[in-house]
Amino acid sequence: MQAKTIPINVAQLRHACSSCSLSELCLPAGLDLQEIDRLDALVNRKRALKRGDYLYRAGSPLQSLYAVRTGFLKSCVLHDDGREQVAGFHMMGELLGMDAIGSGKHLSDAVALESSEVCEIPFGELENLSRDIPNLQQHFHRIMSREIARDYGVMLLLGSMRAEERLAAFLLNLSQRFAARGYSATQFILRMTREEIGSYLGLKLETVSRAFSHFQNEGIVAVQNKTIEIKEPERLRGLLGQCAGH
Amino acid sequence: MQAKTIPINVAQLRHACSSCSLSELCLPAGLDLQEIDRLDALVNRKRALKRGDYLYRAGSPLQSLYAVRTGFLKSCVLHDDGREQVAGFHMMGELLGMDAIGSGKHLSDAVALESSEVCEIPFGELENLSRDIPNLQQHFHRIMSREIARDYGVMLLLGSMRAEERLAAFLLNLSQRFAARGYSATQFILRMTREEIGSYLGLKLETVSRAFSHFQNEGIVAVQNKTIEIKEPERLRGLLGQCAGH
DNA sequence: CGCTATCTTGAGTAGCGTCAAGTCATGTGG
DNA sequence: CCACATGACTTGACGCTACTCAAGATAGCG
Repeated sequence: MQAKTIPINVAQLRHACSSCSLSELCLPAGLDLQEIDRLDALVNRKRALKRGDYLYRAGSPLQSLYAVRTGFLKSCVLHDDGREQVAGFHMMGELLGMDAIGSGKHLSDAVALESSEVCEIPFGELENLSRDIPNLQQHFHRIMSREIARDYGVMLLLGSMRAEERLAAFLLNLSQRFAARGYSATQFILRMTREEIGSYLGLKLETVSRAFSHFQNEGIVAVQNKTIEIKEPERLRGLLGQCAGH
Repeated sequence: MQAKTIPINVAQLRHACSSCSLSELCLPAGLDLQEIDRLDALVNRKRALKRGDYLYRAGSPLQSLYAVRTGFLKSCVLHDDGREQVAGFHMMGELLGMDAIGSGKHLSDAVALESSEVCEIPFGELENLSRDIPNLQQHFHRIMSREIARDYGVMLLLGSMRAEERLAAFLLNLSQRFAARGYSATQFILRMTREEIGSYLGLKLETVSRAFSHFQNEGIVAVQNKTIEIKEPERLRGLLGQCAGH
């Protein structure tokens, strides 16, 4: 952290991957110092986003992938008719934009849910570099594959879970991801609205709200607006895989 | 079904990618002849599967990716509690197993829905070769990305469509994939049961059956068991994005 | 301090799931 | 070739979950 009160400057936002606390979770995982330096050279700028800013929009051409440094984003898929669905929420260390590689155009919108900072990684150069650095290549493949695996989990959720089960799975997933980043697994702030949660879970916002209230009444979770405290993780976990008649 | 009664012989099943009619859709797309030969050398055997055979199971270690040569397969994700959900149906030219790269273990079962033939591509060697052949690397990335994009589409379907809309989207998707392979876009045979369709679409088999009957009564589709004829593709397309209150 | 977006809660309803009965297709053994 | 068994599909009646519509509470923001 730079001391002093120098006005915010893009150059200031420049941090090397090598000094980034997320390198374990992010693209550089498993690289040696020299390799990280070469990756660093690619990451040509860090973009700062305010709440509501678009990182990219559906239809725009793929230039770069983005790694979340700080903050929280959502990606939304759009129907022809205007309906939209949240396809994922993204927190620090996660990579965005991989859905665009196949067609060369983004298929989703990516929107900041709070002030966020992302590292921009030009995709073509990443491909080139990954040919030189097998560890990078392998890790990139693992990241893409994990996105596929995550999607399979969401399909399972949307296809076979009850409303409260979906919300329980959602909270446990967030909890786990916060814990992996060194934050509390039991207390956190939701950066998205009930409607966005509902969209992600295939539910209406009223249903999400009712499920929260129910968890609260049961003493499983303390909900105060966007602040969540998981009181009884075990009972929350117990909700998974029990409803939904077989 | 093999003619005569010659015992099945792996060598017999060997076909070069270069002579394969699927090379446009499959991994070799965009490679020159010399590059295809090098890819060919990787594909160490073609596996023949009967209906019901597992290509791989959830939990088994990733050895290879598989390209469907002929036939039809499904992949299923399994819940802890035994519930299972069909995550996708796979036809010729499509690549299976990419969900396993992240963890090194398959997260889904892959099962043949009819007699099928797949090409086995050892994943480690594919990674090595793709470092040497930029076209192969890029195409592999595109294939993985398209799987992510497909999954986003399924999420949209499961999260925001009504029952009949889901089935319409499903039929149109199949139609398009058959057409891309030179088959009829309007007449085809479903290789999966109503229950498997329902599992994929997040519906019960009765609901699928009722939706088929409704389409039939409307004259949109002629259904006879597993044989489907799309009579009025336009009306089927018209079903998308109109129900489901906003 | 008031405006607006967000959230909660209630009442009524529709759509899909559940249960159940019956039909049809496929395959097997006598 | 037929009788039978089995699995797959269709259809109906009923119930429950989550959606819809609506009113009111709360929080965030200028």
